[in-house]
Amino acid sequence: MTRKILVTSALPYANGPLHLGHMVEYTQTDIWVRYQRLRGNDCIYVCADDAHGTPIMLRAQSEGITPEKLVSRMHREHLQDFTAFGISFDTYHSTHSPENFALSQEIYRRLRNQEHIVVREIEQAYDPVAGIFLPDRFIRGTCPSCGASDQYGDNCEACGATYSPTDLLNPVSAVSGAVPERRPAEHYFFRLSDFSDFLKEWIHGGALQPEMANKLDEWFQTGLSDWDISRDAPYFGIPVPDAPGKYFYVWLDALPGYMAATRNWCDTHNASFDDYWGPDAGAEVYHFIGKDIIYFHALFWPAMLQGAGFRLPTGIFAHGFMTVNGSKMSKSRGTSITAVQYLQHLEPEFLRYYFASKLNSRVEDIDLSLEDFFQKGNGDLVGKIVNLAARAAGFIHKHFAGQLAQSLGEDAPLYRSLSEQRGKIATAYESREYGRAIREILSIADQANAYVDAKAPWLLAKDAGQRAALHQVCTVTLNCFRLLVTLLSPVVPQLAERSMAFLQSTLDWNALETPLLGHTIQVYEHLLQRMEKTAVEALVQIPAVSQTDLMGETRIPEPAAEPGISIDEFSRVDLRIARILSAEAVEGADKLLRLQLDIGENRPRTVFAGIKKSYIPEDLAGRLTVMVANLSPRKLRFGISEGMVLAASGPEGGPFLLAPDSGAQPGMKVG
RNA sequence: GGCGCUUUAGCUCAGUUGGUUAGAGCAGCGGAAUCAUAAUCCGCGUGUCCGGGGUUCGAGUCCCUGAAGCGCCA
Repeated sequence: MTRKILVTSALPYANGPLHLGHMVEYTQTDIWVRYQRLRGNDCIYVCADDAHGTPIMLRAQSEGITPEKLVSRMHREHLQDFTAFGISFDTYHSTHSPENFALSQEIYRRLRNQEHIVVREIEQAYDPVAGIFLPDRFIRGTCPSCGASDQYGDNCEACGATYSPTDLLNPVSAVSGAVPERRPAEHYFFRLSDFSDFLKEWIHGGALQPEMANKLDEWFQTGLSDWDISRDAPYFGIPVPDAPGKYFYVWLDALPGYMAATRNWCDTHNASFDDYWGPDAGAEVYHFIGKDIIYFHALFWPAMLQGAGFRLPTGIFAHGFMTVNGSKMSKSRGTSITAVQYLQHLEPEFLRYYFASKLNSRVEDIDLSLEDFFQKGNGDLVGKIVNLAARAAGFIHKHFAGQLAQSLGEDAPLYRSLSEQRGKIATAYESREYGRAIREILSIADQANAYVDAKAPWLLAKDAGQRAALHQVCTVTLNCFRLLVTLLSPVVPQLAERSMAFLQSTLDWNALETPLLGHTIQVYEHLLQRMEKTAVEALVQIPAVSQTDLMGETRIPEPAAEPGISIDEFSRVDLRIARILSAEAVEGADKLLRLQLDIGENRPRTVFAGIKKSYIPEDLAGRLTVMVANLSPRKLRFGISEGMVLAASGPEGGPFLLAPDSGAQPGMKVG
């Protein structure tokens, strides 16, 4: 009946410190893993640093060290953070490891032998000075939309626009400052479409949350494209076999990183790798991931495994993102809190408990509300649960030499009814409904506290004739505490350890069946100190000297807080009279028309407009209207939209296109 | 623009397959108690369940349609 289970969390990129957003996932996973172990299942938890790619290569260069040195330092730092937070990996490995070289190349060879790999020539931005091909984010320039300088090649952090690097004004390589050029290069592609039918069925086969399966359906509407899996030297990665100068794109080897970590564990623990990953493996395999990387895990990964003849994951569990006080994490607001910063101020138990209280099995974002966090940690954990031990322990030592009573007397049924509630708590943990588990546990704590109040042991203590009653009440109370801490041990492992030392007991789910009786416990010392308000406030203090941004880290645009706009701001919107040259329906879109607009330029603009329900495409040709001409181009599923036409709409209907009075000519400025 | 998720009390959130007067914690107000880390217990809830339609004897829950927020688009 013992289950054999392999669990993974997503591999953190070896390019920067862990922050609290990362910790949501590792906490969620770790709670599940610890719960499985508590129930006696054979559960291993493996993870690794994701160590390859251009950002790491360049960062190492800028630090004047080898990439190997950089990733080994990051590995050490990450592991330190994980350990401090009580993340109980059985192995924390690296994708830059012999196991992963072997496995990634083996998977590739098998896919190639099955003819799932093709080679094609593509054009890519190239830095002629540094001598490397450039990912979009390593091209900097002036935003074509708002004119902000020094923006990334794929999006502008000043105005939030997205575009392609070729639209950037005055583009330069972030690496050398050179003007990037387009160069052709041969790339290797994985033919994902070979697996369309298989994947279509698999994503609805129960391994995914229903909402994720629904979301993935959209990928099949336009058909799966081939996946570009190679990069050209110089690149810090794993060489593509039989292809000199070619390396695997970082994601290609990150996914096998799960297997490489497993292999590392198996090799050091005398276990069979095939029991976990072989085509007929008996173990269950679960991946915990963020919702943003579902595509890699639910499409590419199963296709790779299927094509290469390995087993498929039993389950893929996606979670949402973390916000702080209702907003995205932000460096300038001080809410981008690293794991290290948190640990400088507070114990990990509080954060683990808080995350648990808010996590469920669905793909929802969770908010770190600092006020709520403060209240739950101090109120629930310390005030209601730990305090139970403190309420009873004093009497046990003062009057009974630290020994519990021999029986729970007439309160035995109470203990039994409370301990029997662990069944539904088990169900909640198993199904990742941690918030529900916490609520149930808290309700036991409430009942236990109400019991103490009703029995008033402090009154019994004043009457020497009530010693037996006092002994019994305190014994029941401490057994409730043992029950609560055991139920909570997957969430707060350090508190659980300290509590067991205090009780001189062990963490054991089945032992809850029988209460601790006639048993000697340690003198009570505080098991968990209340949080100071100032420590919580210190979490979001903006550091006086902000850290240098890490290259690979996503920057977060700051929203403008101004309630109104100035005339200058308005005049930045370039409104033009446009003649609609043609309009046509867009396949696959209910509301969109593709318009070709003449605004006096040498070539027409393509604009997608959501006006299909009000207009017949043929009637629009020749009409004049108004468009926003300097809106940054936006990449849609159907093509690039190079502007926006103005139309009115409201509850009464619409949209209604704006049209100029007669006399206006295409290209005239509006404003 | 498409798709996914979210929207319930001042705040953070529960509300299982549609079924009585929609709940909890915190905050707030009143009281009790003093074992405990100012922790605990009891009492106090008039909410356009985001809006608009619809299905139904009955809708927070199902359907349609909007809005806002977040995210993804290889």
